[in-house]
Amino acid sequence: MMKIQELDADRLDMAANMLKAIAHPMRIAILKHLEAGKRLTVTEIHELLGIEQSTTSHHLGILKDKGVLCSRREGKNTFYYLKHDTLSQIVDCLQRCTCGE
Amino acid sequence: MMKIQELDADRLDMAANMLKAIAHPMRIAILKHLEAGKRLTVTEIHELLGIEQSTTSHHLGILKDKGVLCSRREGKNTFYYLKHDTLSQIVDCLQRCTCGE
DNA sequence: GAGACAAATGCAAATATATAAATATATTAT
DNA sequence: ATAATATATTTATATATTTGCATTTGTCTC
Repeated sequence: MMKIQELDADRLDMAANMLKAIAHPMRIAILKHLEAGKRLTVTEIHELLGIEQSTTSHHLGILKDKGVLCSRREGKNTFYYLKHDTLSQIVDCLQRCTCGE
Repeated sequence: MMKIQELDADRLDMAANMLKAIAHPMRIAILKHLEAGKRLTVTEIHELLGIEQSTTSHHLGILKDKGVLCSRREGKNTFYYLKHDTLSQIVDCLQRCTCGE
C-alpha cells in the first residue's frame, strides 16, 4: 500500500524530469520545430539548428527518455515527434514570457 | 547592431533559465501553491512543504532570479507571487502529462 | 557481402547544480 | 540599543550535465 504523499512525490519527480529535459536552449529550439504534430529526422534537426549530429542525437535521446518525445524509425531515418501535443503550450508560454523584459 | 540569431539565442537562454528554475520537484510544488495570483510568504511555504527555511528561501531566490516569481516585502514578511499568470499553464500541462504513464 | 548513409553510443574535460549547515541581514517591538 | 522574528547569503562538498570527437550500430542499395 502506497501513500498519497509518495504518489505526489513521484509525480513531482516525473514532472521535474520532463521539465529538466526541456530546460535547455537547444532542446527548446528543437521543440519549437516540432509543434503542431510535425515529425523531423535527426539529420533535419541537426541541419536546422547547425549543431553536431551526435549532439543532436544526444538531446533527442534525453527528450525521448524523459517522456517528451516519441520516435519512429522508417528506413534509414528516425522521425521524432511530441508525445503529448499539449506540450507545445510550454513553448508557447515561454515565448510569451520572454517577450519584453 | 545585433543579429536576429543573437536575439533568438538570448531569448532561448532566458527561456531555458526560466524552465531550469522551475524544473525541480520542490519548486514545482511551490508553483502549484501560487496559482491564480496567490501570494505566500517564505514561512508559509516552508511550513506548507515541510522543508527548511533556508532551503525554501534559496528555492524562492532561484525562481525570482530567473524571472518566474516576483517578491514584495511587507513588514517582516516577504510575499512571493507569479511574475506572469500564464506560467500556471506550465504546471497545468505537467499535471496532464504525468497523469497516466 | 561491400559501400554509403543515418543514427546512437562511449568517453573525457569543462561546466553547472544541489544540498545542508552556518552565518548574516532586515524589520518590528520593547 | 536589544531581543525576537523573518529572510537571505555564503560556503563547501557531492553530484550531474554539456559537448565534441571517435566509434559503433542499423539500414538500404548495389
